[in-house]
Amino acid sequence: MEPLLVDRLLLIGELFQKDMERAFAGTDLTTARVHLLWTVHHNGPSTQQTLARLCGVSPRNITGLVDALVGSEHVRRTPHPSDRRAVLVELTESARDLMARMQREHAELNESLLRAVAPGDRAAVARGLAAISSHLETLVTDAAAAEGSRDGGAG
Amino acid sequence: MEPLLVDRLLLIGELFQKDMERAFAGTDLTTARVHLLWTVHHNGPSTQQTLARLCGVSPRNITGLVDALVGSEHVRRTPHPSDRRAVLVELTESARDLMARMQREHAELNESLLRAVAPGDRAAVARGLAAISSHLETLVTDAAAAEGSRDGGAG
DNA sequence: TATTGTTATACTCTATAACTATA
DNA sequence: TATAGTTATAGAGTATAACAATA
Repeated sequence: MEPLLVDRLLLIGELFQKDMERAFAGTDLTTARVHLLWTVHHNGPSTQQTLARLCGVSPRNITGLVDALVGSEHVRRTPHPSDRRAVLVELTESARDLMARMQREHAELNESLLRAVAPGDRAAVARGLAAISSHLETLVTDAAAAEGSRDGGAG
Repeated sequence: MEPLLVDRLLLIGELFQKDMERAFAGTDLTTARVHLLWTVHHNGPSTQQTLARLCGVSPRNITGLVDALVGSEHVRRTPHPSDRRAVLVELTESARDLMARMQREHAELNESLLRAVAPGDRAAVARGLAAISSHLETLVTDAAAAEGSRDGGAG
């Protein structure tokens, strides 16, 4: 029997995760730390509060991740120019190189996956995944809102 | 600009993950524990060694997960009929109900995602995802093998 | 009074290594 | 000698709450 669509997608997610872990095994980097680096790479020097929002984790957690990345010389904390409470987290030169390389490999992976799909199916796959992710986003948002209203009051 | 295919897939993976966490927030269950329950649900009563292999984690880790699931009355440890060193981990009645419900919801989610895709695109999406997951599996396996040979010797 | 980041504390997932009981 | 599971130990990710410095 054909696997369900949803099982294919779950498997693909696991494979991405596994590949990421393998790629950084034996280094100071972990999935969470790379996620933070990637976020700084795409948003430029940011305060830890901003990074907490962008990464979807607590500010306290960002402190720990940044501590580790300072230790491994992937980021620096620099003073915020106008707010003495805050710091800006920025990539070091070597981390900038690393992120540039990662972005290149990311694009290559995309090409490689695209080539694996039959040419005649590519447009449909792109449309289908767009529809699926947008539908999923709605489902997750609605479920969260339903829980919120149950917690908050007028259920 | 259109997001890359690979970014769509990563987003979908994150949404699944987030939905899972939300669904079990406020209960004793976590992603790792549900994964174990799901594995027992699909493989029947199993030894911890078997579960370690199926879940891809260390036997020690299974001990901890099973401890927690015994505490929350989702599983029982029962003696292995022929090997006194081993135990069989089996679901309690309530966990069986829970897994049956999860399986139903899983199928419903699949239907719902399928309905989100234009009817004319569905076959192409199914083919495309099959191709992508199989291609990814090859990539991950090859990368792991390359690392293995680097570690092991005749690179 | 609100915000930024940190210290304090705690829980979960994960791993390896040493050990016990059994095979 | 090998295998199943546990104890011991450790590190990483995560969270909340209390606190300092600053806004």
